[in-house]
Amino acid sequence: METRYNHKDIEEKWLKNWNEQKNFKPASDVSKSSSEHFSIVIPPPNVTGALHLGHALNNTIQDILIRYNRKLGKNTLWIPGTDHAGIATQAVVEKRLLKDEKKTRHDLGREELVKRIWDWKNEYEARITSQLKLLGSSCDWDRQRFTLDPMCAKAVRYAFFNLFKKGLIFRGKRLVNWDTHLHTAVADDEIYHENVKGHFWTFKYPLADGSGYIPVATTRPETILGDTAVAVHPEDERYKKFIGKTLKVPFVNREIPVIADAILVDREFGTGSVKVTPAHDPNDYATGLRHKLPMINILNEDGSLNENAGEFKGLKGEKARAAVVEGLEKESLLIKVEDHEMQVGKSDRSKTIIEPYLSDQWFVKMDKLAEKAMQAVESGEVKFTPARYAKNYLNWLGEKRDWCISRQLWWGHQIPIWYASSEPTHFANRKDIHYFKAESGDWLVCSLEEDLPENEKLTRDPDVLDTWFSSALWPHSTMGWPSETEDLKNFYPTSVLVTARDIISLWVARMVIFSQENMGKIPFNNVYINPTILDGQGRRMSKSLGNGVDPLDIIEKYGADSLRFVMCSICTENQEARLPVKKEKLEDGREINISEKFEIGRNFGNKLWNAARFLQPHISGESVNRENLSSDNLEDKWILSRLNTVIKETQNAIANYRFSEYAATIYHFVWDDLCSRYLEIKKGEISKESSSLLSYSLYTVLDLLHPIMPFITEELNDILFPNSQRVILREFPKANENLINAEIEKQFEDIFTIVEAVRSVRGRYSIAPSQKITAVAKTTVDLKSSKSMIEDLGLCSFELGEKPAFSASVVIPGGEVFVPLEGILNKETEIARLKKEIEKAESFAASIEKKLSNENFVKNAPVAVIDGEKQKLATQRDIVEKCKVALTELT
RNA sequence: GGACAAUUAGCUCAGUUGGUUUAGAGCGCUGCCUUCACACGGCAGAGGUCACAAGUUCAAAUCUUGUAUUGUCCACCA
Repeated sequence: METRYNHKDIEEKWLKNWNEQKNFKPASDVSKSSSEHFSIVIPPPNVTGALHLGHALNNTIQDILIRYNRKLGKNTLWIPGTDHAGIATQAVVEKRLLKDEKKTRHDLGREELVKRIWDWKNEYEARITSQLKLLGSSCDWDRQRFTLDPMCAKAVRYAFFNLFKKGLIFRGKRLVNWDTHLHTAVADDEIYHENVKGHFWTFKYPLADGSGYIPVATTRPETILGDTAVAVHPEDERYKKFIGKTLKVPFVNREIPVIADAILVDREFGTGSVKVTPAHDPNDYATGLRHKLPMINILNEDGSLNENAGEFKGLKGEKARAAVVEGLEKESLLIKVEDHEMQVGKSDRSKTIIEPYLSDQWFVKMDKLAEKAMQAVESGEVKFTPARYAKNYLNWLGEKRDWCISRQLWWGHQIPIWYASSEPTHFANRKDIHYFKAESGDWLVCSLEEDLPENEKLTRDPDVLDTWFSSALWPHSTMGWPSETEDLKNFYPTSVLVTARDIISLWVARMVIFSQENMGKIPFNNVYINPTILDGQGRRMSKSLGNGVDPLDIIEKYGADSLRFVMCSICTENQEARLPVKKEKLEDGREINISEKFEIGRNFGNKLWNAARFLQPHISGESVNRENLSSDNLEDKWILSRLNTVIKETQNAIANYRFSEYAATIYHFVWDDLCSRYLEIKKGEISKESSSLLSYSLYTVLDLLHPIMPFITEELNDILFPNSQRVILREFPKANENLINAEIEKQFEDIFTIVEAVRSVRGRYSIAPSQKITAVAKTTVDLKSSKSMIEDLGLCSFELGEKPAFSASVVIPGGEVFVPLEGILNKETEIARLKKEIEKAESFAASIEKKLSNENFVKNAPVAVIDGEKQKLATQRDIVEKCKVALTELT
């Protein structure tokens, strides 16, 4: 074995091996197994780009759960896949098209553009898959899905058809967030808000009879052209008299009423009067509905003003605004202009300003569906970890907003709806076709499977569905729904969903809804929300900030196991994980981002590697003895107690999704207990018995650690225990409670304090390890067979006895340790140290005395606590006493 | 504006139901050691009034309230 663990070849070797042995496939595929199932569907990464560190974290956690449950003997399935990510993917491809070829999608046409996006998808899906594999993800790659593949497409058609038939999908004119650049509606959550410095224009709204005006203020003067009312507060003395009167809209000369509306109008704000543009503002839209106002659309799809804008037709954005302001000025209607800071919504995808826009869209009616999905969480059927995220889910669903599912895009599932101008009676007897007459007079025809032929009577809706529509079906569409498949029988519902908190509403909630609707069951019992990874300054990692860390760089530099170990370690309740990012120049000239955090994982792997390397010659060829583990040696009983405690703690941690605790428990056991203590004790003379316990401990550690660090554990197992079953499949250790013994652990710790006392003297005087020293202890602790252990670890010759002359002393519980240092002992050093020790112990003792002299404490506190305090006090007094004696001897 | 969180050593973070912790780990720092598994290592050590204020309690890093700062999600003002 090499002195350092070299991950590169080893990772490749085991990926190949596991794959060849079909270890990632569920047991039921390989043999007839009827054991309990454990299944996960991957949150499908978007094919927009390669995976980042957040994905690495998300998938590490999933793989840990999968590998752990596989080792528990469950019939385990992890379904991988990717998401077409509608707008996002089309946007990146269109952007590249414009950059490379100076073409827009209209130059290419729908068919050609979609073909280009498929090419992009194929490239990135391959990259994503390769990244997941290199991470060690034990997915069943034969079941890989894509949200646009035929299996998922069928599920989408069935889901849509069913909802349509039930009347839960409807088409309507709604105010949507319109992306004027991409010419599509976007969801509320695809918008971000930016503070911009704008203006607040106050102008005169003239009465139709010419008898005066109402002053109205606005940040968007161009929308005057679409006004259909002006609202005032019903109890506003200034404007009460105008209610019911008629105003004339400047430029277009339309007559509109003055209405009273206490919801829209805040008397204190601005002029206390509000112009109402129902077609271009959400609040105004609501007002329009309340007052049955006409809704006049003044925009074209590209955001330019349309024919309803009269003389301003064709103008767009800032130009339109400037022209309208100029017009107001010309007609002497402008009163004043103020600076005004406001927020504008921008599209995530195109980064352009979103216009509220009235258009025909498809919606899912949410009220009843949301209600049921809320119940699933309220009843505890679906459990969130950490629990507080349930609130997030419930709040959002509680709004029960109808979900706009149509997108004016080309990349996605085209809506299976055809418009007919007259009743399509020839479909009347078809079970797979459902139609009805819409408010608009059109007949809406939905076809379950077949794409209907288009002609002059029948045209297909060109829109596609919101990406989240197909994502919402993911847990059952990937298993073959609506067909009654074996997978659905064997693996549905899934066991846990591991995802990020920012898509709880977008995705998690909708999966629950659609699963309840389609399957009549919840999609998963548990939702684990994994932390968000931030850089050292607490910012999200992103391309534009240049602070993103590529998981492949980390895998190359530190190894997949190191990456995984650190990912596991940062999964705490905190839910935010900062990784200080550092630039590094590689030999080939590439500059990459890394984080020194990953050294922890690499160093840990190396530590384990070397422990195994040391042990290897002693145990080669022997099989592990897992029976007859009893021993009379204190240290042997101790390591068995520790090992079994760790098994218990590990299982506990995983069961409660406490991943950082899981990693820390094993790290501490391997490094401190196994290597620094047990191995150091045993290394002097490795007998048959001790090597068997050592190898047993290591063997068990490989199992415990395998879910986090699969590669190195499998490799070490192959080296040390070539005749055993591979770690990936063999049974996870079970704790033997009989071997857990707190008394033994305490005894061992007591003896170890003697070792540490000797070492601290050595440290205090900087005595090189090569220089032999003697240690003498006066103690009540039973030392029995531990003399040689103290001598080995303390690098001293050790005996019991009274204090020799010229010795440094250390007080330990129940005694004192002396190290004679004639010629080396420095009085000042000793005196200073003793004084410090006394001071510390005295102040501690004082605080305990204070506590114990408090009547209420003695009266109310449990006996055990009081006894504990008394014990502590006695210890501190003992320290003071002994140190004082030592001090007098020195002075 | 609403909701949810965070604030503990120079840095990144643990600390599960208040009492075995006048607070732990890793990195960094100081001293000693290339000792026959590991310098990606060993041993010893320095370093914190647990953001601030009030309260509850015999007892608070831990519970309550308030303040400050930071972050996330949701909703948004003509």
